[in-house]
Amino acid sequence: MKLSKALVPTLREDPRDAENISHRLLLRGGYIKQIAAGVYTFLPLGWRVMKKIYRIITEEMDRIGAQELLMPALTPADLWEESGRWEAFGDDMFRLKDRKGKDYALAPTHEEVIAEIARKFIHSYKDLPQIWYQVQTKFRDEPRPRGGLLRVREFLMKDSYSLHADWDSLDEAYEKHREAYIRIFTRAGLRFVHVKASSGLMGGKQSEEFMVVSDAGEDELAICESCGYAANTEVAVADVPDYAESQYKNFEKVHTPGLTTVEDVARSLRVGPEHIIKSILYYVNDVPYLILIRGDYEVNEEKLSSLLGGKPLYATDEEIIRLGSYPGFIGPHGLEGVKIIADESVKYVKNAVIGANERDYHYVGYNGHLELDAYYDIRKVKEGDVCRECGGNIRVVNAIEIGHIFKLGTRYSESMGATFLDRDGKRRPIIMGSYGIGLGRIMASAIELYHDENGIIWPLSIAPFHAIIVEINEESGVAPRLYDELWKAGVEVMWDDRNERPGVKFKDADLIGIPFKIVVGRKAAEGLVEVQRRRDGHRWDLPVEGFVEEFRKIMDEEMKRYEVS
RNA sequence: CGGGGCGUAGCGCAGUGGUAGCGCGCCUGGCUUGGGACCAGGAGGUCCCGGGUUCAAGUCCCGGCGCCCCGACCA
Repeated sequence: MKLSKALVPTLREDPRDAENISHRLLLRGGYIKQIAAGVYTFLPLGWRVMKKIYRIITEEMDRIGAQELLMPALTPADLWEESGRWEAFGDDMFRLKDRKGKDYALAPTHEEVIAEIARKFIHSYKDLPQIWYQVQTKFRDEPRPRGGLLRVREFLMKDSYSLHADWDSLDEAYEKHREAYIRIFTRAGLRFVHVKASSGLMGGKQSEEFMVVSDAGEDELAICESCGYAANTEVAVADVPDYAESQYKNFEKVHTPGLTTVEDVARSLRVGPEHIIKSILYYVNDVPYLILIRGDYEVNEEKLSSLLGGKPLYATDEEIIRLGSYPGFIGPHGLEGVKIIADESVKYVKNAVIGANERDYHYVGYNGHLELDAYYDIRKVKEGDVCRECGGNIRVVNAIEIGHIFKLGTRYSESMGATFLDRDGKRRPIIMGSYGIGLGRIMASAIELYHDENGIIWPLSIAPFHAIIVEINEESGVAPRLYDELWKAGVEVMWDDRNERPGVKFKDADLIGIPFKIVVGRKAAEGLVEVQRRRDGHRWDLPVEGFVEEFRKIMDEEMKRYEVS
């Protein structure tokens, strides 16, 4: 690629709408062009990176015996109605009608299509197991796209699906995927962790996420500093580190006019949030539950949902009043007609402050919660909690989800009738797993991880080009010669043949983040060119004679950083 | 969906009711060539859209659209 003729629209200034690093550098480097909110064109450099990522993924998926296929984005509503997700996806699904008025969706994921294929072609346990995968465009009408490629509405995803006759076989495919994902992200040069996760809307038994720790991430991870325990805070568990006892030794009612938040009450009564028991009214399956949790913790609705077997709905002010309490002043003492569910954290508070179920009043010195029969883990882990595995300190960090693996089970095969005949001639639902990787997120994560004030620093394995010839000395005629020879030797090289001053060329080369600069400069007349490594600025002076061989050695050595055995 | 911000040249931005501007980029010529040079000349505008007020609207008012950020939400 000769830069003088290439579509590489680098920008000198930061684009206004780009807040985070990857978004800014992708735009400035001429990698992407926004078309609408959460919808992007991959310009030539951007598409080269995506293809590098694609290739790594297909190589590793093929290695575990997965078969690549390609399913449509355009899918009929009937399929989604069969699984119940035509309703369940709600506004997240892009919907459209054909000329006859028939409903279609642009697929946000492909379990239904897979089940449709499976029920047509899988008949016997002899046909199982199967792993099918594709790299294909997904559509999700996200309520809020953000951060450039981090959350978009149209995106390339590798999704794979495994089909099994028994659970052991599913376990095997799940393990294979975990191994493949570790290899993929390692080869892409990412620093990542894999953590226990929640399966959310997908349903299912077990799931793990692959995460890149980054301030730009939207997910939260609880990580133990000592033993490496790591989990999404949606499912993370940890112990409460401290015991709290307030100065109010006697149980009495106090006037707290207008103080409806933990912070206000704490300040006014001169206690810490840990001395307050928050009471939150939820309805689950139309049954009211009063949730008790220590004031310095938050309720984890995912945990609550699995404990109570339904989606918890926050009570309205009217519902609270109907129970004889008052919003902002609800509490466990004297409240009738609700089931009390206490988080473990309330065990660690004595002489607590609680709502008095009466406008503008709280109780202090409450200890009734210590006599409950049971306590549950329904809180969100927070920084400073105690690791259950090893007693170490828990940290909470942001992270970008780049991959997710699920043991789905039979949810889709049952609802859609994807069955097989087992050895005994009995008809049984196919057991499924599903596994995803977001290619654009790998690209963005790499930039979030690897950049400096001058621009991107691509891992060699996913860089759009291996090297760029920075041609400063044109008379020597060295650049065109090296350009040809390098391509013949399998080096993907750009050639900055523009009539620009050296500073411009260096700045652009750094901005777009090419791993090696090959500088044809003042020493070219003496038969020397300089190689600069972007990652650390290391330099080599190499003779033009035999340059290609020497450079290949340097490059091959660099590529070893991204190999897995 | 709630809150906030922004829409003016390719990009970044200024603009006080009265002739539409600056920097960068772009084009031409000169000069320069190891980290975003310099000089001279030039091109480039639906001031997001619609309506209103006014002698006069980029500017004031009303309505809409788009984009970004925070939150809610989210395989």
